[in-house]
Amino acid sequence: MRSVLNITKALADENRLRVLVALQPGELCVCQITEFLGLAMSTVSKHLSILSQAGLVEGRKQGRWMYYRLPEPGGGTEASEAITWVARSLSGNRQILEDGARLKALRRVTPNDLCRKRKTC
Amino acid sequence: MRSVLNITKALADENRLRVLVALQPGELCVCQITEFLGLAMSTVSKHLSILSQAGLVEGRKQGRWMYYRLPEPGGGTEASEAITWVARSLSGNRQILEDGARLKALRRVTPNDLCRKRKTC
DNA sequence: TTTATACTTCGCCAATCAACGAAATATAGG
DNA sequence: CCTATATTTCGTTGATTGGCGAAGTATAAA
Repeated sequence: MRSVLNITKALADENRLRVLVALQPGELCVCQITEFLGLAMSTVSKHLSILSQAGLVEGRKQGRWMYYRLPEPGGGTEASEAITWVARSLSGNRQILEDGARLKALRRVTPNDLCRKRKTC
Repeated sequence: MRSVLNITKALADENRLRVLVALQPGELCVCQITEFLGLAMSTVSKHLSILSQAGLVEGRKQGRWMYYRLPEPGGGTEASEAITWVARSLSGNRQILEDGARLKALRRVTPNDLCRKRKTC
């Protein structure tokens, strides 16, 4: 029950839903996610921690940067099935479509360049 | 986004998850659910309202009693798919198994008898 | 080795939410 | 019609949660 409740609670926030959908095309680093959501980095870190505890994202460190990605799809776990449900349920949503457009631009900038230009990091 | 968030927020409470699984075998009336959860009836009513707003349950009035049930399965809606996920994810859970045993006894008592014996109603 | 950097954790605050009892409501039963 | 009843709504309270800036941490870079 604990793990299912961790998942459902993790999904009960709009920003965290947006992150999950944003990670569909591939991993992002914390500074990109921070830029994407427009929140304080400490807040983003907390959100990612909640998602990670629920098994909805996985993190890896590369150099100075921390990347997060979705778990292996088709894993048959509750978490991966929940993510599939989220992605399908929000596929036509307007906010998510706008997010997608902005993300394309964001993915073209390296974390290094992003951090140089911004006080994000 | 609003409707998906309504669903995920509705699922982010243990008692509401238990109600959804309890309704799998068939509808229950408010007083049965109240007895089942062991909460105040006003609290149960509020929980059911949240579930109803999210499209996760449907209500019907019969005489003095208000019954709630799950929406038609296989409807392909986000709500019905979410319920499927919940039921599958919690199918082996201990609390839910214990719930199931208690529910069998509870379903054998009519709402009328339940209300007579108890201050539930 | 020291300094810089990306990220995490902590502490605080305001908003939201689950629980309860009381009041209100709709309607069944006498 | 009046009374009883099952349920819903309201108001209050304590707990939880999302947001922020500051402090702490791990480690890359100089």
